[in-house]
Amino acid sequence: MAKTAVRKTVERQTGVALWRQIADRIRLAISNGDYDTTGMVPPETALAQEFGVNRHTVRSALAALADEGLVRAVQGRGTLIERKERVTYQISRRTRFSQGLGRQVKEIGSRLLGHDQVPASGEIATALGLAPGALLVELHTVSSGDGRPLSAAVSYFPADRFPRMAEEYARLGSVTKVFSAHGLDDYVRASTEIVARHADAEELALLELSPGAIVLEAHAVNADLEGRPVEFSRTRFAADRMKLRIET
Amino acid sequence: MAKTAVRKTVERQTGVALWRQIADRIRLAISNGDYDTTGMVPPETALAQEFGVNRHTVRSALAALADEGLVRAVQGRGTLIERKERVTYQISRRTRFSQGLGRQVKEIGSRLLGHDQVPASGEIATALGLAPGALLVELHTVSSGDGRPLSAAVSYFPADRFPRMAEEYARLGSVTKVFSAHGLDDYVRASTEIVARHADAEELALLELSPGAIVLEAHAVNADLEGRPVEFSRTRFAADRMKLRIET
DNA sequence: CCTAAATGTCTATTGATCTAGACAACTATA
DNA sequence: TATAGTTGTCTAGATCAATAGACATTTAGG
Repeated sequence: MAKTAVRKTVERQTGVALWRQIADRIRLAISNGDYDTTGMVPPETALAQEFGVNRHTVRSALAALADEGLVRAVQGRGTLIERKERVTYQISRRTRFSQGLGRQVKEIGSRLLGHDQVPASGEIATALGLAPGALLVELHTVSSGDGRPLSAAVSYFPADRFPRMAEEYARLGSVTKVFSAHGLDDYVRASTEIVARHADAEELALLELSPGAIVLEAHAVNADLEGRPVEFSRTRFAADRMKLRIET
Repeated sequence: MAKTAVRKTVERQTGVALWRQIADRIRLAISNGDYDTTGMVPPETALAQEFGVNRHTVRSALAALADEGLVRAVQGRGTLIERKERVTYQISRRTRFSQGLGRQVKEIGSRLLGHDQVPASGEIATALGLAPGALLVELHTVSSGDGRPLSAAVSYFPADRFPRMAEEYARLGSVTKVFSAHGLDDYVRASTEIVARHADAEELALLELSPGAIVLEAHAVNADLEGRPVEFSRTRFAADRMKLRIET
């Protein structure tokens, strides 16, 4: 395959505008490091030829990426890449949210959006091995790295075992620390299920995504060392900022 | 939240047509089992009100889903749900493609699209612990369950150890069996990395997806029991047909 | 200090998407 | 056998997405 003349295909009349398809492709190319040699996106005219579209269409795509803060156009020079990393989130028996991220981002933020007491139902009761109707503490949180939201989670904990979960989380900012405060010093990841889908309106807002974006939704069960489940969580990751790594 | 009056939001001027956003939402609702009581999608007028759009826009969305074979409209009755399952693909130390799928689909298909001999480069050489330039057998395959494509994979094997990989795979239809024929009776999954992104044109074709669809791309390394890597694979799953389950 | 190369802005036109309304055709049921 | 509820089809207009071309503005480099 020749390097210059590769025509990258975009599809018409699919309900996804060309400029958005192109924005997605460029975002992917950036995170793949395709433009690392120059640190810039190719010129608009080159991209237009590459994708077989008008230059204005490419400009719409680049404008969207600039909106995301991914690139910055400089008249006369070109379009500079501002950010390219994808944060790797490691899933293993010892999965801890903050730990794996530590080296990849300078500053980790956790925000408690709200909490509630709810009765256990269907999937969650099963996962936690509780009778339907057992009381749970429900926590809504958003986590971010260097100011960019990375994940939005809803977590459930048995209320009898962790009665002050919400208050403690608000104070300590970490589930691991709250477990510790309740006398649970160690726990392991029992299982994780992952699906990918389009973000809904709530997720677009929480994760500051542009519409059409993808979320990775992980349902995880953590258990104490005796195998008793202590947490069920439904975490939605901003897919274009994250990579999941599974150690088996 | 009242059950009838919930206004589900769709976003305008985002580069993703309303009908496609709505199709994505309905597809998700179907796979969540939201319509299981009736086995039908709500009437077009109800959906139009729910999403705050014109009925014609909803019809475009349903037409797309009918195209996928997910629903079937019957004049005078309503729009019936034809399929709703998501296949679960299990990732563990002993991940074998066919095994976990066994009970979920009646018939598993594997198709060898092509093969090649290539020198190891960058990421792949590192993953397999080989010197750059070492010869690899490259296999392109598509796997399906009950006739629907589930995944498209590109796999790499050290050519010195598995010289007849391609021919044997064509004959046996399973990597596990080819390993066995080469004297490798057991192997384990060393690591898996997962990203989610929009499918490109090639993937749309291979996996028979509608544009705008999502793929889960998994990079996996399998190793023999001595820890020597024997396979690197890049598998792209059709995200709306699959769920990944990770046992740790 | 030109000039080439790049992004920025404007106008005009075409095709796709969405809305609006009306009515036909079909199904189930009272 | 009406009737209510549903999907199917058609027309017309409004808005968004994409193309096309021209030219301005900025930057880097000879």
